[in-house]
Amino acid sequence: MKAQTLTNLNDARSQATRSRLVQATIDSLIEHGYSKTTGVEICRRAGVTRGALNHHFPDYSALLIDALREVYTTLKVEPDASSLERVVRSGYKNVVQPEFKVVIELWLASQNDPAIGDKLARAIAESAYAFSPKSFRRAGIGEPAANAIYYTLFELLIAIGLGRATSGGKASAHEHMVFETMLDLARQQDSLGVKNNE
Amino acid sequence: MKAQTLTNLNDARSQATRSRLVQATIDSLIEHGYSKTTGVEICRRAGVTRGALNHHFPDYSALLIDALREVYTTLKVEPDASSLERVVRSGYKNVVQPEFKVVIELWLASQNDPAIGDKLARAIAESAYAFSPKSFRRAGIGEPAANAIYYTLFELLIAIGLGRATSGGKASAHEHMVFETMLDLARQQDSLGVKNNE
DNA sequence: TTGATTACATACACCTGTGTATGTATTGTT
DNA sequence: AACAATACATACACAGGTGTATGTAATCAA
Repeated sequence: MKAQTLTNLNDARSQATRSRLVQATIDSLIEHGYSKTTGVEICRRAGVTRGALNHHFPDYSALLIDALREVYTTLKVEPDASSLERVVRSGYKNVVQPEFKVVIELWLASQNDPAIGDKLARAIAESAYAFSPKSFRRAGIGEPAANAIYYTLFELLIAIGLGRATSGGKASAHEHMVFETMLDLARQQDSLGVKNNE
Repeated sequence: MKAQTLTNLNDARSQATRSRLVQATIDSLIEHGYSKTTGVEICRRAGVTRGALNHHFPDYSALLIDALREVYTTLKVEPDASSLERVVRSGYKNVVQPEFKVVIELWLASQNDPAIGDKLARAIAESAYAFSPKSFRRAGIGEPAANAIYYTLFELLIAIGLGRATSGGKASAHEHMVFETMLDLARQQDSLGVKNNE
């Protein structure tokens, strides 16, 4: 049984520090990438000492997992997935955020760094489920032909995100053309889905 | 005036060492990523000392540029770009090579590491010209509508390459579906192009 | 109020990578 | 043959990051 204090000051302070460490990790990954996101750098940004980092995250991979989860929470898919076009528009808004770079950096880091690989890979796999076509039944996704279009659009979103991440967050010269093409494909599939339901 | 020796032994040896350093860099980037691709690691793989590395590449960024150029040479676009479908098939063969991971790692590194950023960015921009739609006039690429499809397919190739790089070089469960969709789109555009030429 | 726990900060030893200076053997020049 | 240049290897000093042990102030339970 846990006694409840009125203020619970320590707990609030602890959560705040923890949160700042996670946010500092995200910011560092966005600005400097994985290789320069060190414990020292994270603590400098968070305004705490390495003792605090070690207290909250004795395992370095746990911090990265928390950072990834936090980013996945920020980049949430539109709950209204009533059409593929909506899904595309919502996904686009997500991948053009600077935070999406964290996802890419950690995808690669998980592959490159065996120390964090396994644990991080599991977190990635879990979160990826949110993007499974099963989440988009309402948009007509489910049967093979629609799945193919869905995954294709999904890959395009990732490519746009990578393009942003490798260009300082700025859109490439042709990003807009690609996005319009994606919308065309989505609307095409949407109208097919409607037809099938008639 | 430069005297020509019969054997030119030193020159051959020098080229061989230089080549091994570049190849070691590529291999390390594929296996361990940018953050763990250190001078020490590269020399260990190449079987030389850091003295040799420093002799050939006093500037670290020069080595990375050479590695990137070497990879771009390996991943050469099909010279026969008579149809978009051919371009897609050729591009696919390239991005599923392990070497494509080097491209991605260096794209990100160029963004993250100011020490090498500018110089590497220029090399990236130069090489990217080979993938410009201007290179594919024969496939009907040039006017706006075709360009949009072209860039979209191009982005999809990159996304597939990223998928491979973040999965240990193995294809994802849906990669094939995406590739088939790409072929469909390419053939569709190809037939339009033929129509326009009739 | 006293002891225990939490939430950090501080400090030290260690390791790895880097810059740079210098040594040296082979090759090329005259 | 003597000198110079190339192509490395060796060695040292230094910087930055990490693991870990210990110190300490605030909070909490009794």
